[in-house]
Amino acid sequence: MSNSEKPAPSNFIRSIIDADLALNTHEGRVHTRFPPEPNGYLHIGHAKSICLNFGIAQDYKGLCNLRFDDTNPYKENIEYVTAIKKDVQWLGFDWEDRLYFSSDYFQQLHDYAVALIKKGKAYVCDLSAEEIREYRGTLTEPGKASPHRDRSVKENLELFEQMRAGKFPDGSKVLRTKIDMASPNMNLRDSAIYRIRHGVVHHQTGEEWCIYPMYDFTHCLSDAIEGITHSLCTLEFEDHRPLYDWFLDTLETTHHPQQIEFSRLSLQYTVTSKRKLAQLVEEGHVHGWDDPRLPTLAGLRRRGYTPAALQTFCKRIGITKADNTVEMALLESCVREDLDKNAMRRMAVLHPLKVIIENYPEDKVELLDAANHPKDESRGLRKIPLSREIYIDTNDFREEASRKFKRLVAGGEVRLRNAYVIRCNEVIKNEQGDIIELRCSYDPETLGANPEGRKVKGVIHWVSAQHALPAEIRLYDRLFTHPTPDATKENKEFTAYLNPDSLHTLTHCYIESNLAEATPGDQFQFEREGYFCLDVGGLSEGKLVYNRTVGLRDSWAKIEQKS
RNA sequence: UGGCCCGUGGAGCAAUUGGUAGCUCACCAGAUUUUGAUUCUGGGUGUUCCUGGUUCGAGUCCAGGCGGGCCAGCCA
Repeated sequence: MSNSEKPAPSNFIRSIIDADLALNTHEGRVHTRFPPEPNGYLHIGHAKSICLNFGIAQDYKGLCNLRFDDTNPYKENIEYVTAIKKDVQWLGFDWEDRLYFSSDYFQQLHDYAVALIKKGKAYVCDLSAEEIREYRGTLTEPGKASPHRDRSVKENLELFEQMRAGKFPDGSKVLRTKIDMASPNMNLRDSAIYRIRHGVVHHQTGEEWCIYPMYDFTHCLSDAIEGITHSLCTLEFEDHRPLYDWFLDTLETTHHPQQIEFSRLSLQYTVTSKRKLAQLVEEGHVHGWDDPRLPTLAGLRRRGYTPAALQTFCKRIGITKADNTVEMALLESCVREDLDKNAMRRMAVLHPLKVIIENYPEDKVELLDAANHPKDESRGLRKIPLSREIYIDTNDFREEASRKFKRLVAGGEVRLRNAYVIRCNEVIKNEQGDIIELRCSYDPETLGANPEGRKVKGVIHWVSAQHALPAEIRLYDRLFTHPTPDATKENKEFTAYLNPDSLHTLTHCYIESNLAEATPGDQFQFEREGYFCLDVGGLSEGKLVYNRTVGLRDSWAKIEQKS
C-alpha cells in the first residue's frame, strides 16, 4: 500500500482482535469483509469501513473480502456494482481474487433454510405484512403467535418448496424464524427470512429465484461460509447480533464469526446516508452521484480529493462506539497536507483585472523561471511568459487601504510572483465608476532581487494576457447551511437546509499557459488561491474546467472579518 | 412499566487496565517566508455528564441518577 505512512491508531476492535489472537480464537486467523449493498454509490462513511476492514486485514496479515450484499433485487443494480468496485480500488485497496456476492450462496442459503425448518426453528407464515406488524407487538408490549406458528415440519417443508417453485404470489407467504414473540428484542420476534419476489431480474442470478433471503439470515451465513473471523458493522446492527448468533448456533456452522459494531461517521454540513444522497441526485439538487459537492467517493475524487488524504482522514477520526460528528476542517486539513506536498504550483487569475505595464516594451516577451514546487527542487522549474499586458486578481488591488493590506494600492508597489516589482500609476474606470484597468510601471532591477532602499512586502500572482488560457473555475462551498441537516431542532426535511450558494462558477478566468498540457484529474496548487484539479467534463466542448478542491488557509480573510 | 448502546477541552480520538489527563484538527500569539500558504515556536481554552461509594489514590471499579443514540421493513 503506497499511502500508509503511519499505521492506523489502535482502537477497541483491534484490542479485541489482539485478545482473540492471544487465545487462538478463530484458529489465529484474521479475515474481514466489506459488504456493500449495490443500491447506490459509496460515500465517505463507507471509506471509514473500507479502511477499517482492509486496514485490519493488512496489519494483521489477514484477508479482506469484497462482498456485495445483493439480496434485494428491487433496489439493486449492476451499475452500482461497477461503481463500487472502482471506488474501493481507487481508495487503494485490493480484494485480489475474493470478490463475492451473497447471491453466490442462494442455493446454500436455501438449504440452510430447509435445515432450519427441519429443526422446527422456522415456519411458513400466511399473514400479510400488516398482520405480521400487528402480531409483532410494540417496544413495550409482547407480540402474539401467528396462527401458522405450529405448522408441522412436513407442511412447512412442502410450503417452502412451493414458495420456491413459484406457486404463491408476492406477499402471500413468508418464511419466518420461530424464536420468541415476547422477546424484548424485536429482532427475535419471529423475523422474516425469506420473501417472495416475482418478476424481478436479479443482476447476478437473473430469474432463477423468486424467493429472496433477508439480511439477517444472509449476512451471518455468508460470513460463516467465507470463514470471516470478525464481522465489523455499524451500531444500528447491535440489536441484530443475538439473531446473528442464533442462526449460526442453531445451524451449527463450522465457523462462527464475531460481529463487532462501531459508530458511523457523520460529517458536518453534509449527509452520509445513501438514501439521502440518492434523493439529492434524483431530485436534481446536484448533478449526479459524482457531483463534487457530494461526500460520495466519486464526488470527492472529482473534487480532487486523493486516496491518501481520505486514508489519513479515516485514521484520524478513529473507531469507537460513540456517536460523533466530525468537522469538515479535519477532512480539509488532510487534503491540504497531501496536496501541499505533492501538487505542482501554477498561477491562475480567478477574477481578472487588466494591468498594462507602461514601461515594458510593446513586443517584448520574457520567459521567467518559476519553481514547480518551492520546497522540492527535484520537481524543477518551468518557464512563464511575461509581457506588457497582464492580469492580476481584482481582490489584489485597492485604490486605498490600511497598511495591513499588503497588496497593490494606487500609487503603491507590489511584487509579481516570480517576476518584478510593479508600481500602480493610474487607475482607469468606466462610466459606472468600475475599475477596468490599471496602468503600472515595473522596476527592471527587481527580478530575483529586492529593490534599493525600500521594502515591498506584498506578492501577488498574475498571468500574461496574450499567453494565458481562458478557463472556467468552479468554487464549491458546503452543500448545507446547517452543520447537521438531517438532525435539526426544527425537524425539517434535510433538503430545507440546502445551501443555494454551494456552487460558484467563474467563467472568465485566466490560467497560465503551462496548464495546456494538463490532463483530467491532474491536481495543482494555484498559488495564493488553493488546490484545483482539471475536471473530466468541459474538454469535449473545448473548455478548460477546473474544480477547486479546497482553498489555502486564509488568515487574511480572518483579519478582514474581524474589522 | 421494554431492550441494547454511548457520555473525556470547540471537534475527533488516547490514557500502560486503579497512579494524578495526552494527541490531531480547530483556535490564539509570535518568528521565518517572492504563496497573508507551508514551516517553526509558544499558548489549554478540561468540574473526564452528575451524585454518592470502595481505595492511600478513580477518567478507569460499584450504586443511583441525568443526557443522547438505535430498535416495532416481506430494507440493509
